[in-house]
Amino acid sequence: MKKYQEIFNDIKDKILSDYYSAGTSLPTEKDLQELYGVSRDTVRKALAILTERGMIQKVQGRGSLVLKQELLNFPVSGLTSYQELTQSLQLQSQTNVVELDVVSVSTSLSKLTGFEAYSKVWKIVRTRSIDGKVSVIDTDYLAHDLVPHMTREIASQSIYDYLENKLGLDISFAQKEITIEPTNREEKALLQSQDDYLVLIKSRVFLGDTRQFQYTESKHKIDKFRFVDFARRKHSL
Amino acid sequence: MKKYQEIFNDIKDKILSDYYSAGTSLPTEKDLQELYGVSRDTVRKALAILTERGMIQKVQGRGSLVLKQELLNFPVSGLTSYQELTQSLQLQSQTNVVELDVVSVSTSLSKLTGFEAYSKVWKIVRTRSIDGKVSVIDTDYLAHDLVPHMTREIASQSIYDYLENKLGLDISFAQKEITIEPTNREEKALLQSQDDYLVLIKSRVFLGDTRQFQYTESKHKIDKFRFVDFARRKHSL
DNA sequence: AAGTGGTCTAGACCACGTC
DNA sequence: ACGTGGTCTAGACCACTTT
Repeated sequence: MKKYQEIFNDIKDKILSDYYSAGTSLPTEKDLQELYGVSRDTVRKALAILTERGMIQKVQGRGSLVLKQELLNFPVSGLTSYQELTQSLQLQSQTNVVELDVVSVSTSLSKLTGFEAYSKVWKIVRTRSIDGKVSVIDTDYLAHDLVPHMTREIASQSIYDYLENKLGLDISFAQKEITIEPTNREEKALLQSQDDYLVLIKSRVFLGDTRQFQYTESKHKIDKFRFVDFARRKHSL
Repeated sequence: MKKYQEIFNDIKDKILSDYYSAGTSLPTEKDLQELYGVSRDTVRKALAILTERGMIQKVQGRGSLVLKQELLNFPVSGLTSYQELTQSLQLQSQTNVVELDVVSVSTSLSKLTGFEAYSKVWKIVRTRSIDGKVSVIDTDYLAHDLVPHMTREIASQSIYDYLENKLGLDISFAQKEITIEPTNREEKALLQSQDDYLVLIKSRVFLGDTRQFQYTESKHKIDKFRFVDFARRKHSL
C-alpha cells in the first residue's frame, strides 16, 4: 500500500469516526508530516484526495476544515456498481438474469455502444429488485475478447467483482449520460409499473489502458431514482 | 496565472484543436518539462487536471493518451451556471424573474436549505426559456449577509457573474441531489406543460471558506433534461 | 536494456489569514 | 510578525511497458 493511501485511509477513518469532527480543523500539514513521518508532499497528496471527495476544505492561512458528510451517504456518483451499493447500504436486493447471450455488433449497435462493428460482445439483461419489487433493469454489453467467460451464476452476483478480482481487469473510468425517457410496453412489464417515464443511464466503461470493455443501459423506476453528487467549481481554467 | 494552469490551458487547447489528437500520446513528461522550461512536478500538476477532466489517461510505461471528447460537450456536471452553459452552447435563452424578495428563514426552510433559522435570505424565482419555451424553473435562496444587494436586473442576467466578479465571492463547492418529482398545478402552469413529472436538482453551494451562501431548487422539464458526467473508479481507497 | 510514468524526499519562497 | 496552505524546484528510486 502506498504511503499517501494509508494516510488518506487513516484520516478518512478518523473523520468518519468523529475523531476529527465536522467544523474543526485537521492538524497542520507540518504536524501530519511529523505524525506519519513522511514528507510534506506525501501528506498533501492524501489531503488532495480528501478534498476531491468533499471530506475536507482547505483554506489558505487557516487550515484544513472537516466538512459535514450528511448529504454524501449515497454515492451513485463515481462509478460504483449496484452490488457494492446495495451492500454498503445493507439493502435486501435480488438480481434476476433475464438474458445472457453472445451477439455480434451491428453497425447501429456499434454507434450506440462504442464497440467495433462485427466484434463479439456479451449481452446481459438483468432486473434488480428491492423488497420483491423491481426497481432497475440493466442491459450490459461486455467485450468478448476481454471477458471470454460468463455465466448466469456470475451475472446474478457481481460482475464487477468477477472482472476485477478473478480476471484482474483494471476498471478505470466511464462516460455517463442521464436522461428521462418514455417507457415502452416491455419495460412496463419488467418494472411492473404503469409509469410513463423511466430514468435512463447510459455508460461506456473503460480499462486503465483506455480499451472499452463495457456499455450499459440502466433503467430506473422513476420514484426509486436518486443521484447525489459533490462538485467543485472549476473556474475558467 | 500559475505555471501549471498555463500549461494545462495550453495542452487543453492543443487537444481541442486536434493538435494532439484522440488516440495518440502526449509528449513525455520529460519533453513537456523541457518544452515549458519547468520542473517535472509542475508538468505533472497540469496533467493531473487533464486526467481529472477526462481529457487524457495516463498509462504507466506507455505515456499520456488523449481521450475522445465526444460525450463531454454538455457539462451540467461540475457546478456550472445556467448562464455560462447557454453561452458556451450559444443557445438563445431568456430569463424571466417571477419573484424577488427578502424572507426570514423558518425552521422548516432551515432544514431544507441548510441556512440558519431566523436568518435573512433572498428568495428568487426565475424561469428559463429556450426558443420561447420555458424549460427550467429556478428557485434560489441567497444568504443576505453575504449578498446585501440584489435587483431584478442582476437576477435576469447572471447572478454568478455578479457574485464572483462584482462582489468577489469565491464560489467553491456544492452538494447536489437529483430526483424525479410529481408536478403540481403551479409548476405545470409555469412550465406550460402537462407532464406529470419534472427533474428536481437541489444544491447547497458553499464559499471557499466553507460558509454556505446559496440553496437552489432547479426544476427541469423532463424532456429537456440531460446530465453528462465523466467518472473515475475510486477503488476501495 | 531503455524509456515511461508513479512515488517520495528536502528545501525554498510566496500568498493569505490571524494575531 | 507569525503560521497556515500554495507553488515550484531538483533529484532519487520504483513499477511497468516496450524494444
